[in-house]
Amino acid sequence: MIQIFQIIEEASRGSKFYNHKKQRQEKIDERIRRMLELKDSFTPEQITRAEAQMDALTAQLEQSRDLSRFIVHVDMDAFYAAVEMRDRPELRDVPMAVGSNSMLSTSNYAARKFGVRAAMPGFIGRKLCPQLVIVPCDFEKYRAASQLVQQVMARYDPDFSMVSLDEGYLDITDRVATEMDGDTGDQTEDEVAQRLVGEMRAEICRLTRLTASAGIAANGMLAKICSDQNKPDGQFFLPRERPAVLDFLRELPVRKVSGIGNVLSQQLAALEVTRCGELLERRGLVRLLFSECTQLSLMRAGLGADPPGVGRDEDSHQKSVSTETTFAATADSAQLSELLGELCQQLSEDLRRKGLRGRTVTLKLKTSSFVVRSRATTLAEPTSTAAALLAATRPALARELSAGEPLRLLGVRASALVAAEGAAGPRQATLTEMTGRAAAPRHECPVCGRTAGSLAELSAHVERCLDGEAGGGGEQNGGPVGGQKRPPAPHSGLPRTKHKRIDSFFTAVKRS
DNA sequence: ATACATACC
DNA sequence: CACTGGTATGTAT
Repeated sequence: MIQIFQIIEEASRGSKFYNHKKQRQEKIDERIRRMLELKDSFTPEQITRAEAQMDALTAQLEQSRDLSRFIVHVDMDAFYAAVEMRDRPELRDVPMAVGSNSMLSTSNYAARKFGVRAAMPGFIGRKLCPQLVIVPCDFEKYRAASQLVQQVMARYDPDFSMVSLDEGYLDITDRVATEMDGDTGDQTEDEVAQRLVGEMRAEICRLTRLTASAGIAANGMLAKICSDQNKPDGQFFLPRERPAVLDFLRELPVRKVSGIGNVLSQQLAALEVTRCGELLERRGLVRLLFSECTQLSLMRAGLGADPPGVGRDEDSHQKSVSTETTFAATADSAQLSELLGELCQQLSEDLRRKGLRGRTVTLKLKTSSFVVRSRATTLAEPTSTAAALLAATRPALARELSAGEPLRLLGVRASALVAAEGAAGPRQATLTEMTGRAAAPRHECPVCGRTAGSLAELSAHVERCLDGEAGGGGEQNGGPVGGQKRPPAPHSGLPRTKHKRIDSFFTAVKRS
């Protein structure tokens, strides 16, 4: 076990990735040191008072604790790897992972014995396990398998919600009640719920030849933790009673709670909080050291008191759309600029396909030393055109490039989204709607609102507009904008080499 | 509002 | 040699 850590350490030591990770960790350590200093300055009275204040919060959470629902979290076991093993018997008994040399999405259980994990680069996986077989992602297959899983889930709760291809939540309370109305012998509600989930998993297995694990509890937060308890091919039921919930959580590592990640769990560990029960014991410190938002989620984690919804929020809408790509680091501005054009084109297509426009456009970049930066621009009007996206990001790229450091990633994001004209989805009444007048098909500058005669003219104008060159010039408000045309971006010659393009997700595994 | 950080899969 | 991509949200300014 200690070997695994050593091999990983050796494989990455001295690399830019490793150095960056180390620097980030030093920042975290520093933040923790400051936190502990602050902690040492608290008087016992301060802490007692903070505890009392926290008791008010926990009382409120207890008040609203809802134990009336049966929430189920279904999680497919080593999903992508399982699909590949199902379809290729020769992979069944060998350590294998799905992904690429630069990144693994998931590994099978044979590979996990060697320490090969999701989110690990393939080349390190091979160091840990030289026999490791790495299979490229085949999302069509995973989507098809996921569809079958969803067919089954829909029969138990038509309002189920998926988190990703391999994981989703159901509320089977109504289904259990219906079942209880029939002849269930002397089965209790709890037993019926567990039987139904067992049947659901069996159906999933019959239909897909893939195994699923499941958790059954009063809310999603708990159900998710439970689905991990008897993995793979198992399920775990947590009785919907306050004492059972508190007992279950008391010794549970905080890291198991969704939302408590690497950094927060380090901070908590520094306060000698590693189990959920300790979150309650040290509630005074939680109160004094964390933001209100974090206090709330930590008390929820300690009590297991989370709202029971399964995320089927009617008025929740997508907040952002983005696309990004990693490549062999370069500082060549012509190449990067062309790549940016392609990304804007891609994002434009994605936005149109989803019937959305964004008012805020953000350029994301990562330097060769893994430092991530972002530069945002908010436009006067939301857009989905590649030209406007490019105009909003290109100047920022130019500015960042002047620093001289090569880049290894570029990305473009649209946020502050609004539904495009005539599309369903999140809406924001437009001026033309409010005045009841139909919009003429015009080429309007998203920055200043002026009209261009053609798309090409618009593209050129918008860029200058954003650069601030068009403002004081001869253009008149409302009039057509002129300007030189920018040649369309041909395919960029940037090597996308070592990092092909894996639309990866992490599957199944989380912490070891 | 912007930038950066954290978290999830 | 080599460490992803997409979305949401929290924290800080």
